[in-house]
Amino acid sequence: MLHVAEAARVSVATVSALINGTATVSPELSARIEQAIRDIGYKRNAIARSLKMGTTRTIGLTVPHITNPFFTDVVSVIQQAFDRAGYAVMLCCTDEDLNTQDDQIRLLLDRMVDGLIVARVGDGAILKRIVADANVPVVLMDRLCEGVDTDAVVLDNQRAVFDAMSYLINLGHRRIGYITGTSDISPMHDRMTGYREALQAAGLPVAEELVRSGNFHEIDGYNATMQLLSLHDRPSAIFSANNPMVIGTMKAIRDIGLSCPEDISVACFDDFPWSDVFQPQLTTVAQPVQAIGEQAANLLLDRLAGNRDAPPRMLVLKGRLMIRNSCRPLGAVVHSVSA
Amino acid sequence: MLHVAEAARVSVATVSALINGTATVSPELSARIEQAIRDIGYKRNAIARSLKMGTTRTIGLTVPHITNPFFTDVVSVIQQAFDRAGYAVMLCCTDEDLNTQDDQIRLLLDRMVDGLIVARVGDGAILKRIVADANVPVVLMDRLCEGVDTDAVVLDNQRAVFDAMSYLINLGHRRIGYITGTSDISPMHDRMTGYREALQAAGLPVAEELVRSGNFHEIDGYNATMQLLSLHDRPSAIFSANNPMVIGTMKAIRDIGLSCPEDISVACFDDFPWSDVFQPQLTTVAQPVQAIGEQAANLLLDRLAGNRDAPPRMLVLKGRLMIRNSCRPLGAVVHSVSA
DNA sequence: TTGTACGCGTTATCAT
DNA sequence: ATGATAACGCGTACAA
Repeated sequence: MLHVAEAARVSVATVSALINGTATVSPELSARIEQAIRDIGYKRNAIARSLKMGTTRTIGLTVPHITNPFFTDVVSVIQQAFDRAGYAVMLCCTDEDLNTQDDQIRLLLDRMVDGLIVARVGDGAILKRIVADANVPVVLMDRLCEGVDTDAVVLDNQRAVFDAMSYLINLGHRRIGYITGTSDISPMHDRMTGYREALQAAGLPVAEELVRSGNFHEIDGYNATMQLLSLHDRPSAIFSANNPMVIGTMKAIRDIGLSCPEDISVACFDDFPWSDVFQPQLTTVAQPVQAIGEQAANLLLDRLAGNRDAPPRMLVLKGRLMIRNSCRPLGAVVHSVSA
Repeated sequence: MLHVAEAARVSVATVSALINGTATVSPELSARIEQAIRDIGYKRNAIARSLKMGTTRTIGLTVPHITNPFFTDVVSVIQQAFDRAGYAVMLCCTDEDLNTQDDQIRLLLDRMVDGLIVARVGDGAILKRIVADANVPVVLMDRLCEGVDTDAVVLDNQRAVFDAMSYLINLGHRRIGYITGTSDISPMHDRMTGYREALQAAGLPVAEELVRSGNFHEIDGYNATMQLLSLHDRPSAIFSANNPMVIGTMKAIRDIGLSCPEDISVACFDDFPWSDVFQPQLTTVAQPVQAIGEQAANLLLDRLAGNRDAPPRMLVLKGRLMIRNSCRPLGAVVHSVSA
């Protein structure tokens, strides 16, 4: 900018005034300055500007896994929203690891991000302290965090699973396997509650042997399903509370020589982009990914726009049961090995 | 830092020296400083550091669509690699739009990213100028850019499609529909060449009516497939050169009342994470996403580590034909409506 | 309308 | 070993 000022024979203040429109500059000088800007190929240095202004127009976004289609979609929506608003977004994947998450949030804070959207991982204690120390607005997404009292957008997980389970129960299923995540994050907790309540509401027992947990990955779903299918009195249906794990469930069913939905019904949380093109078409609980992403972005953009003192807002969205053909009425089940 | 220096009754230079280990400071002062750091809760400001050092330890990454599973996976791998190296990554999605891409790259450059990985979009002219002006290392990924002579990692697209087409031809297919992307980016061009050459090598004609183009989205694949299936002498197989578009292909086949592979064979570029769990299991050309991401990251990290003068390096990786059950020998095709 | 001077938080240079 | 100070590039009072 100094070079520009010199080339245009004006002061840097005038150049700045012109660029930011913060004061009116005479046409002659404007022309000279703009010419100089072109000649030099001047580009404003956003880093210097950030240091001076105390704002980076950058936000941080952390999710457990970007390859989980749910997060892929939400990240995409959030990215677009902030792109429109002139913000850059720094993306971090915590891989469900607590230390990684802490490091990444610190990294983002050091870089003076103006705000944070986080789908947290693990215990919230450190996140809580970090958030309290740093003076940036934080929006929690997908997963709440006890003690962190801030904006959040989540799903009514309990209700969503309750509905899905009720659907299975109405189909006649009485022994329904349930695969959950190991870590006690709020969605897993709430979904499990939905599972229990649906069974109880139907007067069915909650058999602990039917509940398995895994670490969110495909292989964990595979192992959990193998255990369920090895049970003496194996379940007639399986509900997976996590999207990647249901792939493992399907593979286990295939490897053990069964087929879905003929031998076993399957439903899961989170929709697939192409759920209705391939067979079986999985019955899923679809989250409103578009709305979740947009609301999270709006919540943060609102704080960024200056609305700092409003009390924390929590948005609870509803899931939608997408009934397809991966679940069969129990009475009509035909074993493929039958003669 | 000034506060820390005051609280510890030393100069800022000493604080800096201690933090960065750039000079030895006496145990007494070290203790005082560390105590002050804890008391104040001091965190180093990465922005100020960047301004001074001229490096942000941040890279920019732009892809057309993060929801395309290919890019999802590659982004994930790249993100992990830079995370390990202590870099943050700013993610941008261009949505196949040229202006968006230019804006985003400028945004990233303004923010002084240390390097750029870009899966480019559209004409390379502006990208070329931007890259030339800015003095940051750039790695091209997936898509080359004429006139931009820089590091790159791409697939041998021509060969990959040639192999896939040869497979279909060996199966007895003679009329093979081909769905490509509209924009003339290098992969689309090379894949089309592979299509043509495979037909020619087999002594088959290249019927222009069998080649349709779309704008990379599902709906475009749907429309293109509808057109292909409306042909008087409709193709017995369809190859989609893009992953999202093949979903449209499958939906069109379903909507028109046909089924795959019984009535029509389908193959496509890019593998799905769960290709082998659902039916039909699509035969695909799988890209080595892990290697692509890692190599792109390594190329850039190498430049970042100081190796600026080495001549541009281009890595060409090989695709792998994943033969599943979505393609049938032509002679054995049985129409599902037959009695 | 335009210019001067200062500060944002760091790091590096050079005295001491 | 430690401290004073300049500089990174920008925005902005304040003065002219």
